[in-house]
Amino acid sequence: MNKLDVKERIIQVASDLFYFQGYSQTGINQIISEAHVAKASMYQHFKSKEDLAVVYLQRRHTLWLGNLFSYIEPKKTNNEKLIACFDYLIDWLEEVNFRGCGFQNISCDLPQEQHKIMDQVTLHKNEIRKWIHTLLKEDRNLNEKQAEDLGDEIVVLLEGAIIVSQIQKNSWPIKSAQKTCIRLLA
Amino acid sequence: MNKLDVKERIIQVASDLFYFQGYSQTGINQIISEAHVAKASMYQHFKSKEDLAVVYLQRRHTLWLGNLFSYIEPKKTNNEKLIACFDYLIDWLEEVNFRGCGFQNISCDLPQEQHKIMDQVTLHKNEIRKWIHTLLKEDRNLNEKQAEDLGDEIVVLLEGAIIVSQIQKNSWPIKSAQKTCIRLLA
Amino acid sequence: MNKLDVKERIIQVASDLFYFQGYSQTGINQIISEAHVAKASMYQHFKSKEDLAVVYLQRRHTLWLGNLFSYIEPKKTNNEKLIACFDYLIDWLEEVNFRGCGFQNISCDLPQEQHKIMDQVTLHKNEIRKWIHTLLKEDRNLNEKQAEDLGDEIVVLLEGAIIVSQIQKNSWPIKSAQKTCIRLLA
Amino acid sequence: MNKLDVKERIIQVASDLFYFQGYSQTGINQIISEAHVAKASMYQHFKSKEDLAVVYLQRRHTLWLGNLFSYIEPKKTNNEKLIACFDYLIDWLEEVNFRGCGFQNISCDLPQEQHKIMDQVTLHKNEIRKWIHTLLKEDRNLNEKQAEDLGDEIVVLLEGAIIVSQIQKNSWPIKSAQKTCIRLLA
DNA sequence: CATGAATGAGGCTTCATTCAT
DNA sequence: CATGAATGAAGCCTCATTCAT
Repeated sequence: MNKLDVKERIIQVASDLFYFQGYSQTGINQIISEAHVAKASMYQHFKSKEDLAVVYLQRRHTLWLGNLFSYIEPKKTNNEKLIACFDYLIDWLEEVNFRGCGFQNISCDLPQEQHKIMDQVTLHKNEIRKWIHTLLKEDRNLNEKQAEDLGDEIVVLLEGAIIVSQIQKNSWPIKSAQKTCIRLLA
Repeated sequence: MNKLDVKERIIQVASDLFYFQGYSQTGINQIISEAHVAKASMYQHFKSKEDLAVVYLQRRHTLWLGNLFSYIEPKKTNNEKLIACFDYLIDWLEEVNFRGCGFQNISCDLPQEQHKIMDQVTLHKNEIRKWIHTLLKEDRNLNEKQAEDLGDEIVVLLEGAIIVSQIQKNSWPIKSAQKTCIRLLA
Repeated sequence: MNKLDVKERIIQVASDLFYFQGYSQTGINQIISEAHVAKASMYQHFKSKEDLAVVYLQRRHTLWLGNLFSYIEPKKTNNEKLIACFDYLIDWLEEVNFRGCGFQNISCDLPQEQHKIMDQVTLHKNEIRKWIHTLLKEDRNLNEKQAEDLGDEIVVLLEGAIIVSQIQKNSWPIKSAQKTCIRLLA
Repeated sequence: MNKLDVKERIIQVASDLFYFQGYSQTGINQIISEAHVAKASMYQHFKSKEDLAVVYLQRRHTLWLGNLFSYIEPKKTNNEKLIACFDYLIDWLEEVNFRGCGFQNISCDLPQEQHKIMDQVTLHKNEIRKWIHTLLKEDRNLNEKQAEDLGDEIVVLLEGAIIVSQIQKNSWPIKSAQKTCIRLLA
């Protein structure tokens, strides 16, 4: 049996299930059973399933951005970094069989108004947006407003690439978006 | 009480709930109660909840495309039509309080492998994609391959606009996508 | 499509299902669907599922006894006829894959106190019993009481043979019972 | 209210209903209502209705054989023991108003291929058969084959006695079978 | 801190029957 | 005489959560 402590086991099992199987589709029972944990032990650590989802999303946020940053770190210019983001998407989504974005997915068919969860989604998406703005603002040829506008266009491209590739179960949408991105940055 | 016949009442109530409340979040009991219909009456007309969802999506497909086509019909050129699609998105999504695309949403957190539902989603998305390709192929300056590639870029823009506006609960992503689209068509 | 009239089609389909699939396990819907008949057409001819079962049992009674009598008819003496009954059981039960006696089966797990059905079962079993008594009474060496007592012993053997062969899905119990019978008649 | 723990209460209520009312005729709702237990409590202890039936049959097997063995224990010879079995049947079946054998009954009209249940029935019947064989093998005058053959004849008598008495709601079939048995053992 | 029994509400589906056409 | 829509009751099962130990 895994020797990680209880809380950690719960988080890891739940994260996997929430992402690959869906939040609504994953029951508490499956989580505790696969984590080899007693039910009340789970409720000791997490007030509710919703709270567990929040932790899942916080972790995912950190890991996912970390992976992205590592991936694009070798690139010299900010433009190259942005364009490489799409290569990262391909790498990632092929590996997870085009399961799509955990944040998009959990927000799509959410039990009514689960604010805590929605807040994490917004946080994640806004941080990415802000980071893209930042990258562009470092470009000497753009003023602040121009940088933000261009960044928003790229944000839409990224999200569109993810959702379309998920539905099509194919990476062409990502390559398509990348092509657009390149033109925008030209 | 609404005097539509039972089957129609079921479809309309279910469609509303599936779209605004979510597929997983909507139970048979709520549907029959709001439609003022007996449970077995529902199962007379629909073999399962999944089958009801299929009918919902088929209806939605027809209505949604119909609305879109009506909206852009006055536009003279194909380029203008494509650009007007984004105006349509704004109109539509503001009216439904940025609830997003029924097809995207239902595909995001679906009980495992509900093929019949996923098939409807793919059908819908592919039809839109094909239509965009068609519009562009009528342009004398593009060969077939160029038209399809450009079309795919616009597809990603449209879907990205929808999902980002849903998460942001705001129409800026649509305007952003439209700006990108205009540049692509220039 | 079968050109038998509606009522006949219903009876034949229901009989097959009631026997091989079980009374409780067979729903009205399956019957009408396999008989290609409308639901209310069925209720035109039969007041209830229970009534349909009664007709099924009446038919079965006639057919089954008819088959038995044909089978043993060539035998010369009454003793030989009785002993041949067990050969008939083997023939019959092997053909129906040891599904057992339709009357025993329907009476075993019957919706509470369905008198009309139970009456048919009793009728069937009593007729067989009376017939066996009659055969034995024609024997010059037995008085009436002796004949009836011996007959009852054979009745038990017959029923035991059927139920045990059904549970064991094998014909050894019938051969066993026959051996006992032969000894009783010696 | 009964102070037995929940699981025990469920088993006892279910056993009573399964036996006297029939397996198919007994719903989960009736069981939990009469056991004063929540539905999910039942499913905590038993994976399904079928599993509950298996436990019911296992209990019944132990209790029933125990009762039989106690009943015949005073008898000196094995032959006397076997003959006393029929007295036991009378005692038992009169007390339960000729409800018959729980194993026979549940196997008669079973939802298609419920293997786990059928397995318990076979187990029970085979154990009785083996025990009868054993008793007879201790008889110095029979070789192994003869003992088994004779035992099988008695098995059929026992089962026949039960099913006929159930249908006739009378104990004459048991007395009849006993008479036959005595002759076989003579 | 960990356990698993117990819960009420609700999940989807099927039952035998009746009714309007 | 035939149809299929409509029904209320009941079917088996699972949910997220709490509580006594």
